[in-house]
Amino acid sequence: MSWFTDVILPIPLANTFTYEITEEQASLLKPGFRVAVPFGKNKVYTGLVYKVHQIQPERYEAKPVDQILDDTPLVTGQQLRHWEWISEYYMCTLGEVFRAAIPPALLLESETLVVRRDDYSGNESALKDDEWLVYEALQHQSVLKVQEVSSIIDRKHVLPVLKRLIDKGVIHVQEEVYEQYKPKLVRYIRLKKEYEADEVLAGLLDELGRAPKQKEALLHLFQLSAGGALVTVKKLKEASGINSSVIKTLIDKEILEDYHLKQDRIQHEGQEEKDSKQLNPYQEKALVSIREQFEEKDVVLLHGVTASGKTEVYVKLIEEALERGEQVLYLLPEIALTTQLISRLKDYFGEKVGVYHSRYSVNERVEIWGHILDAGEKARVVLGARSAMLLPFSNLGLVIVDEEHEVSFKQFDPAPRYHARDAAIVLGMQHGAKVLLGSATPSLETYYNAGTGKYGLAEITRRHGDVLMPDIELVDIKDKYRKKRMQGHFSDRLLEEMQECLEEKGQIILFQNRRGFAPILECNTCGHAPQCPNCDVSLTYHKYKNQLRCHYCGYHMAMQLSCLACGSSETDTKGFGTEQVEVELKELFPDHQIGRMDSDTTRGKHGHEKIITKFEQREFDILIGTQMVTKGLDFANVKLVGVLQADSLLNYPDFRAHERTYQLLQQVAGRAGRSKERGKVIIQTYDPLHQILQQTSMNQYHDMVGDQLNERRLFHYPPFYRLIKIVFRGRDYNRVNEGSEWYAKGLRNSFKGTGVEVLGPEFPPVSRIRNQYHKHIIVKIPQKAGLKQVKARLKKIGNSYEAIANFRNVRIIFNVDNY
DNA sequence: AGCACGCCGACT
DNA sequence: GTCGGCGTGCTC
Repeated sequence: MSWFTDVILPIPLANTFTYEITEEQASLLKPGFRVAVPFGKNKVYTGLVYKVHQIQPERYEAKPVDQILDDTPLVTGQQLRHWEWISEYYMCTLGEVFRAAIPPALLLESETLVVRRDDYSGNESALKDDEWLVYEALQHQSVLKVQEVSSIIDRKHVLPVLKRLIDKGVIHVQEEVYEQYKPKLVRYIRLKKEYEADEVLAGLLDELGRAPKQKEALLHLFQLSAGGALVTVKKLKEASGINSSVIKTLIDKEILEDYHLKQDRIQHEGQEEKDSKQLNPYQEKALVSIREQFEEKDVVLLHGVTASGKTEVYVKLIEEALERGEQVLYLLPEIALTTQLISRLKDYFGEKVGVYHSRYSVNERVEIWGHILDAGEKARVVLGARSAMLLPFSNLGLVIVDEEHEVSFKQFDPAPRYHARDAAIVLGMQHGAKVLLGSATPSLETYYNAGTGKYGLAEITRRHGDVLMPDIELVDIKDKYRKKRMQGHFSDRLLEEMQECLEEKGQIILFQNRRGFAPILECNTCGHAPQCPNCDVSLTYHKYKNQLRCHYCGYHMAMQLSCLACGSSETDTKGFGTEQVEVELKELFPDHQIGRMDSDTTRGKHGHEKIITKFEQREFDILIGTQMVTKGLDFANVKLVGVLQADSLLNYPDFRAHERTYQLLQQVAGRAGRSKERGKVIIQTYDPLHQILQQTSMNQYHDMVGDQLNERRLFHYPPFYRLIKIVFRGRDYNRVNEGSEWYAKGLRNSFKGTGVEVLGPEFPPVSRIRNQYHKHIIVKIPQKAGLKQVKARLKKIGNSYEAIANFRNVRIIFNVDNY
């Protein structure tokens, strides 16, 4: 009987693929091993063993596995179960989950190498020009990459040439797979064994009397290695001031020897672990309540107002989990994952803390993966953005999802389109772990679940140190404009408060949810506004680069001084972004330092942190920014927060615009007055009587939730209905239309009488992005309809859809819980 | 997703 | 005539 293995490949194909293995391999391989397998004509992929079995495939000949890449499983059985849930729930393939979960350095891909054959004895004149070029190049270099060949003969399609060369016996090709992860090695130095005995050593030192430098080096080495400490070459050099050649001589004389040890790239800066802080009575009460509710419930929501000290409560719970020997997962939205928080947790838990997010290098991520898989002391507590919940936990006891309401927990573009909070809850269930969701402004879904008793609920209603909630004032800018009390985009009220705050040496945060200078550049004569050629949006004017840029595809062109349509030189901007606010600020407050934080100024690995640090060190008095300023910034000295225009948030075409506006405004407001003094918040708006703004200003979270839930119930939105968005995407406008119409029709027929509603197809606000047209269908699913059956039907109709040749170039994408 | 195969327009 | 354009189909 032969053996086979089913392998998951990191590509969006629904099936696993079956390969033949030897009996020996079969005894070694278990689910979770990586294997290198040939796929297609000449490609090698990293696959993941899913099953080992003896069922011979009938319809095809299974290829053999090229290579086994691990000697223990890289992925646990628990993980595979979780992946299965993700792929089923979010309607994607296991391969897509695999690709998202594994650090890229562990996903090797093959590269075709062109190798010279030394036994070629044919006639050089039998080669054509391009063939000869390759032959010639191989005389200097025995191996070429396909890409190199391409540039040598200066054409795209290299394979025909290579094929001829193979036929003629000049070359052969070879698929090379290489490990990308290289452990970081550090060079250490020690005395050779022979010299360890005291007498021998004394003799040696005598002998070296004539080489004082060498003697000195040895003496320093003894000092450093006292008590059995290992000594790196670097340390020795620093301590003794001796250069490499002296050390090399000692090694050559075989007195010293060097050796290498693997070292973690992520080092914890020494320091002892601190005790966690004493909790205040409110925190204590919440902690007790959470503990109690965990007795009965797996998920508890901690609703604590901004700056109420939720983190301290988390720390206590983490401590308890660690004492039980469990692993802890602490999820945060990417932008809230600041150095401030990381170092705070490292103070408590030392090197038990591992951090995992996309800004870390691939090698660093591999190391964290390894630590968690080992389930040792290191990385017991994993602090990370959404992808951290895909790590190989084996003994998870506690999951914390902080800022639970954050939309960035939902992955949007490449599949798997999972919601990290929801997937983490499932992960917790699978591990029998407890899940704590934390937020100052919980999402309606979560709050609803807490209300119905599905989740537990604990609350902290006081800010830490009994600081008052900030005083929020709404300013009617429609009125201010009419009365000519605006300077640029600043009302007199905001300016007064800013002046006062600056005089008291306080810092200010300003929020405008749009980057660039102005989103629209419009001609005063003909009304023409420059559009992106690839997307259905107007170009945003960026002053500092003097460019017009598209925020969807990155297209940019030089700023136009005259209208592209009519040539008129009178153009005007509409709307405003952070850049314009910055310019105005510099005029209004020439004596103060102003910082800007948006995705234009935070490029690069530490761009974000640099700005935060500067603000923290008071290099800026005023910080203007987009959403970024709303999260994770914790500065005692901020006394005033200004929102330049709240209306753009409210008018966003999404059923959650109101909820999100409330959350966002509360979050920014929470930046103000984190120390003893009460903070002040000014919100400028055209519509100060708007319900949501009123509720924001009066801190009426419960009222907001009540109102919004009523609307959701009335209009069939979550948490009462589930949503699945189906996106049709393609280059051909007509086919996108036809395809989506066809599909919608199929759906409506299929769901007749089930209560499932099919909306659309409709064009989204931006209907063309990167020259691809988009159309959406929203499926609203009532509780009684059964999500699984609905998905099965969506897939079934999807399959028929894909069988229609006409719709081939219109991709169909499912997005489950697209909010 | 890649990538080869295959059939049509523009040029060394 | 060839090169490269993209539509089509398959990958264990």
